[in-house]
Amino acid sequence: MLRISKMTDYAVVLASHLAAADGAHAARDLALQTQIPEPTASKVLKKLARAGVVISQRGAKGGYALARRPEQIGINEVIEAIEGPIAVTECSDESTDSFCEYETNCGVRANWQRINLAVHRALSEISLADMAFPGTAELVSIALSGKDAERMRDAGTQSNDVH
Amino acid sequence: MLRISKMTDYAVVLASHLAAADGAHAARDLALQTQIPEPTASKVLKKLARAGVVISQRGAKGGYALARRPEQIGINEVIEAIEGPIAVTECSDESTDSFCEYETNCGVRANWQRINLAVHRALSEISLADMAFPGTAELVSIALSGKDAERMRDAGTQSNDVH
DNA sequence: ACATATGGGACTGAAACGGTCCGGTATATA
DNA sequence: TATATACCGGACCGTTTCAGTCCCATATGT
Repeated sequence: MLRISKMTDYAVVLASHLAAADGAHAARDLALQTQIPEPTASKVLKKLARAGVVISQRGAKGGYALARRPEQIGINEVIEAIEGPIAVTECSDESTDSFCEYETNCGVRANWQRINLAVHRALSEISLADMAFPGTAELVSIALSGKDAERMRDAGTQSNDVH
Repeated sequence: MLRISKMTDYAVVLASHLAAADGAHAARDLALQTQIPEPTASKVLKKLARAGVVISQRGAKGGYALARRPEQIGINEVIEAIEGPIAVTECSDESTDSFCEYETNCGVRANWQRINLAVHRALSEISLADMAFPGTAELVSIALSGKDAERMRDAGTQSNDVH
C-alpha cells in the first residue's frame, strides 16, 4: 500500500516544477530540467492532464501548465492521477461490495473507509505550493506563512506525537 | 503507493479478529473464522509476530494473541508489519540521500517527508480497537475491555459513516 | 515420545511496474 | 498551405513484486 512508486515520485516532481515556474512548458523541457527520462516524463504528464491537474496545449509552442493555482491543488490529486483512487480494498469496489460472510470481517472492511478517509484527508491538506517552495517546508512545526498555517492547523491538531 | 494489497487487508482482518476475541488462537482457527486461506493467514501472522503486533506461542496449545491492548495498537503498525516502512522514496533511503542535482527536485524530495508524516499520523490515530468495534469507532478515546468486545460485536455493526 | 503449532524460507504463476516507441492529431508559424 | 512542433493514445517488453503454496526445522503441552 504505502510504498511510493517511482511514477508517483516523478509526478510530484514535475507538478512541483510547474508550480514553481508558471506558464506552459513542453514535456521535453520539463524532462530535461527534472532529470527524468523524456518518454517517461511525457507519460506522467499525460496522466496528470487526464486527471485535470495540468492542462495541455497541443501543437507548436504547446506544452503543459498547472490547471489551477498551486495552493489549490492537493497532493492527493497528483498521487491519484497516477495511481488511481486511493487505498481501495476489493470490498469497497462496487462489484463485490456488501457481500461478506462474517460480520466481523464486514465490520473491519467497512472501517477501511475510515482509513482511506484519514489518508485522503492528510494528503489533501498538502498543496503543490507547499511542495514547490522548500524554504518554508522545513519549518513544519514552527512558523509557517499564512496560507500554510491555516492548512496545517486543521491537519495537525489532534495529536503531535509521531513516535 | 496507496493501493492496499491483499496481504495488508488480511493482516487488518486477522488483527481485528484477535482484538475482538482476546486470548491465544491457532493460525488454523483464525484462518477458518476469517475465511482466509490457511497458509496465507499463517504467513501474515508470522509477519505480524515479527513486527511485534502479535505474540506467538509455539507448540501444542500455542497460537497468536495481540501483543498489547487493541487501543494501544495503531493501524499503521499492522500495515507496516506487512509492507515495511511507510511511503519511502528512494531519496529518503540512506544510500542515495543528499545527492540531488537540481535544487528544485531536492526540495520536492525533502517534502516527501512531510507527506510521509501526514500519512503516518493519520494511520497511527486509528487503533485496532476502532477497527474491531465499528459501533464505538467514533469514540476513539474510550477504552474497551476484551469482554465488552463480544457484546459490542452484536450490537455495533451498523454505524458505517462513510463520510 | 508424540501430537500440535509456529518459524523460516524456497518456489511458482500471475499481475503490476518502469520504461520505450510509434502512428495519429492538433496548432503556430513561415 | 506546408511544415515543424508537441501532445494523445496505446502497444510492447523485460523486470520486479504479489499472492499463494509447500516443506522442514523447532518448540511445547500431554
